[in-house]
Amino acid sequence: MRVVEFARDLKELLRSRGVRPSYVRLKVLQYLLTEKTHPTAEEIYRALISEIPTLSRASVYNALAVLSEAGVIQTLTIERHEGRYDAKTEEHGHFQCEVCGRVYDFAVDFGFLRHEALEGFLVRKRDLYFRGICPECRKGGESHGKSGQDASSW
Amino acid sequence: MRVVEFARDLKELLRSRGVRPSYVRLKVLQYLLTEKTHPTAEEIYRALISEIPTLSRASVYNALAVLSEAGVIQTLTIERHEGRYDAKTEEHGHFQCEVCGRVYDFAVDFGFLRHEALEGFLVRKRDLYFRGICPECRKGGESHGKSGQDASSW
DNA sequence: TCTTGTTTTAGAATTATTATTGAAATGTAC
DNA sequence: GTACATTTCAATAATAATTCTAAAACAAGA
Repeated sequence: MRVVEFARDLKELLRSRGVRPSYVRLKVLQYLLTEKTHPTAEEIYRALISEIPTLSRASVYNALAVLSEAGVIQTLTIERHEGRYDAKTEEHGHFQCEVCGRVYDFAVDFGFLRHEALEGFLVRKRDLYFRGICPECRKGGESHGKSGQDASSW
Repeated sequence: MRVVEFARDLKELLRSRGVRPSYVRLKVLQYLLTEKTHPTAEEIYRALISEIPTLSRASVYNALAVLSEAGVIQTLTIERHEGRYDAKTEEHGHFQCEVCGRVYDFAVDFGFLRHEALEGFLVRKRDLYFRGICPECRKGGESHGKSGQDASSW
């Protein structure tokens, strides 16, 4: 029953944002909400194709574009060659591990950030992308330990 | 004469970083240093093809990859579908105008940024990307004035 | 139900980027 | 200086993500 209610809530969420809650859109959004891994369009497609055998890649891209435009999800440009998507809309930072490629969220307080240089600019979106090595990969292969500082030292 | 000296300095710069100063690499670096607009690979190619008629896109990509790996330039992932390049290596923020596409630099003090959540992570690179509308485009077409806040209010 | 507009599909097309490969340049040993 | 080995270059070909197109399926309102 809880799944059904969850789905109904998502429908309402979409409707409230002026987005028609089509099947594909709901499924894509649901996947993004349950998987916290910031999947790529391809990953979403692969995950949903078993459940929606007629699904096409273009539908996934369409759904992502519509959801993103409506502000229901956000598009990460943390990687140059592929987009990643995030259902969390509050402001937070993203860290991508250069070894395993995983993208982690982290809380960040933009309040202290100074950028007086931007007077006159209308700022709509602020993205903070960090890159480096995640704790797991640091443990696994210390051979990767080139130069660099620990985050905690900053 | 000053141009010649400039070129000689760039040669030295590259050599000091262990990069052989080939003609294409020098020209690409020089272009990035004089044009502050964070051009794409395509823009660099178009700009240099008149001067180097034999130039190929791949050469530009190769040069950019080598320069980037050597830390002489940095690669921006501010756009999903194409990379942009920056000869400035000090830490600073980037603002992309959603109307004209231009990318502006802005000074930023990361010192105040809080991100305790990243303990255990090895942070190698920090990118701050803002998006919105630049002063010029705000003047030009006020029709684009949807919702959003002024940067100075943050 | 019929109409009208929207969404999905499948595959072709496009675009940025990377891999490959032969040629040229450079380095090294004699 | 010459012969050989190695590195680097740059052009073509290939790849992979994304978008486009046209047709079919669907949904909502009259």
